[in-house]
Amino acid sequence: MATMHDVARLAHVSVSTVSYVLTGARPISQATRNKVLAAMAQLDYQPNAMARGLASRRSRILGLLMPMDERGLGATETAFVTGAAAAASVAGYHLVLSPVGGGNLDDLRRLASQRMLDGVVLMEVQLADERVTVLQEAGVPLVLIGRTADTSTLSYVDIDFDQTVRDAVAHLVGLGHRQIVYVNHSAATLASGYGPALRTRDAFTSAMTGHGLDPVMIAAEDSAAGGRAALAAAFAQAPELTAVLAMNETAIFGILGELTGRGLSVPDDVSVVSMVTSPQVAELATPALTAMTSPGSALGRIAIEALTRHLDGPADLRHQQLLPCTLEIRGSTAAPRRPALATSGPASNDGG
Amino acid sequence: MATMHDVARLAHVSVSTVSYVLTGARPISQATRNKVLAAMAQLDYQPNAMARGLASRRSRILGLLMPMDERGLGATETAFVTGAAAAASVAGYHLVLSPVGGGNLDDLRRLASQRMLDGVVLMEVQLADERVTVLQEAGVPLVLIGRTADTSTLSYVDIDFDQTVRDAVAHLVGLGHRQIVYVNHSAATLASGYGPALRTRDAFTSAMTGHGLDPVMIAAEDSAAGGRAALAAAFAQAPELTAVLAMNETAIFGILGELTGRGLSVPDDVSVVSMVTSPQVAELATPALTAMTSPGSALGRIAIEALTRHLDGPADLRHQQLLPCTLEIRGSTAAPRRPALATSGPASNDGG
DNA sequence: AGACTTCGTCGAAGCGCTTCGACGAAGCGG
DNA sequence: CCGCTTCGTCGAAGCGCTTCGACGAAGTCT
Repeated sequence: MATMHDVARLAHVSVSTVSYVLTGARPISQATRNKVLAAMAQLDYQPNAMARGLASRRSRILGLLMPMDERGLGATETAFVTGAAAAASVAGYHLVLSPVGGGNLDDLRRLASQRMLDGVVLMEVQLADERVTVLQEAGVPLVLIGRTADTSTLSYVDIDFDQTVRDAVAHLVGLGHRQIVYVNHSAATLASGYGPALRTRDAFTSAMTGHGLDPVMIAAEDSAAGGRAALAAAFAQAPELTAVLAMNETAIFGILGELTGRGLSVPDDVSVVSMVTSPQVAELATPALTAMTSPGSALGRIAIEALTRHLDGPADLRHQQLLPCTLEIRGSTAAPRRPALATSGPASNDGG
Repeated sequence: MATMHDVARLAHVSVSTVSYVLTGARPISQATRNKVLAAMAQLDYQPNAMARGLASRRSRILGLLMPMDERGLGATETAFVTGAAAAASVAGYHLVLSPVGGGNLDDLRRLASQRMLDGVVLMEVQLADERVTVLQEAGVPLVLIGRTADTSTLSYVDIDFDQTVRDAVAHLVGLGHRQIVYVNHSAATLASGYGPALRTRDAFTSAMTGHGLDPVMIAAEDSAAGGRAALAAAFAQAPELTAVLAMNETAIFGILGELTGRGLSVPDDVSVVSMVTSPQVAELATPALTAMTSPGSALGRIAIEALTRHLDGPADLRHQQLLPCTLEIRGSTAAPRRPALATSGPASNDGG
């Protein structure tokens, strides 16, 4: 491994001159610069990241703290990551993901205090999130994906759930649906303070009320079985439902299965809209799901841009931004067979 | 931020003594150790990772190079990551994931040459993989997940595709199936030298031949539509098929949809086995899929253990190991309705 | 009891870089 | 044409740690 010293010797300049060529911190004549560059090329020189970091007190590494659970990562998350990585690269930073699990706050504290990361993007933020406290105490610049309950002091980027739900409901209402059931995440998730679940719940209530309709929400476990149970519960509470809005990528397959099991066809008998869903998952279903596609890549890019602006710029303003999901109409929504009419029982159709 | 120097002063010892307490590189008396530990606690001291790394020439950071494409990560991959992270933590290393995309070999070279990573686990290895060359040239200790064509010099951990396919075929044959079709990844993927696709193809041929059966393989695009097309092709090539073996998590939902569309029920008319599939995905389908579950977590753990052993130990032997997937029987396989009998046309059943 | 080894600690020399102050050489306004 | 700023470069002082050699004090062996 060639060092800067080797380059300097070969180019007949001082070490500091080589450094200035690399960082551009001071002007260097074109002639000298060329000599240095030639020497670097000849020696196949690569600066040592840790030496740079130690001397400059900045690692130029950004961390993306991403809890990895057994559910895997959807296309939304990977789009987020690639968007973030691209933005980091543009700003001259490396992006690394750290699979910090739920429990180990100490690990997190250590990671944050070791000054290895110039800044951090925290994913899957809960309304009350201890990790935020830990990171703030460690003094690490921070951008949240999602929001804590108190949004006053922190930078965040989040999905505009209010707008997203409103758009989804508007689509369904526009098709003529009146009885729309919202299948949310589980009651436990709701109770744990998971922002998206809470915010969509409130947004759904307000959107439906705004249309003069009755908001029925069902909490579903994140599993196919949970989806089936949720659909049963939905029919129990709203026998005349013609549309299901769901934000639960796992349960939705159970919902679909149960619908088929009851002899109901999608979208003729029941329309289904899946929220915060990637095109890839939407296409897995038959028919492909009309969905609110999350702005994964943009979310990642904007989060990193906010972070690097904070790190490089002088003004360290907080950045707070909401991005709505976009409606993508596929095969799972249509006008209801019986628009706004009262019918008899839940499941007794001529099938499809 | 307190430094080691501050700790030394407060504890009335030299800086090197503090270092020895931290690293255990030399014996320190219990009394002195306690003084130092107390000082550290009082100052809330955290060692600076980059300074340690520079002085010791080891970052104690391991990189997991994981291509992130638009398909997202399945539960298999996340299990792999958590298994790897846990093993790294046990060995005293941090694990970070780097979302190195496909194209940027230069990025990879830079990352590897900057000495920021003590070692690297490379995922999604192709039979001919330039990234392996780049990493080897950079002199970074390396463990592959998957194998290159020439396995002689490198360490790797991989799924035992041969065994896995053999077990899957044995399960089906044991149930009485004779006409089994294997739905693989796409022809393009095959052509690109994707190891799992190639190895399962060969393993399927040999397993079927071993049972005296005719191996029919179909290449399917990684999409629901691809799955539907593949099933159509399968029926064209083997009208009497009673079982489908698939290694394509995306296409399998299309296969299932198409089966239903043809009025064929799973598992009564056709049995389906999904290979290298996580329980979570298997449960998404109705009925839940009998699957060969990949040993994700074990794969991750073993890869990291091999890497850290290489880094810490004196002998740097290469480690090569194969792990089979385990059969998990769920609802998508059963004895064929018409065991080994010739029937008329493809799709004309009394439904399910 | 003398010759060795081991224990516990210290001081100093780096690791490979950035950055500060300094300084000669230009460039420039008056 | 003199003082002043800017340009281009150098040398040196760290950044916060690890690690090596040294050395007195104890213990071990014969």
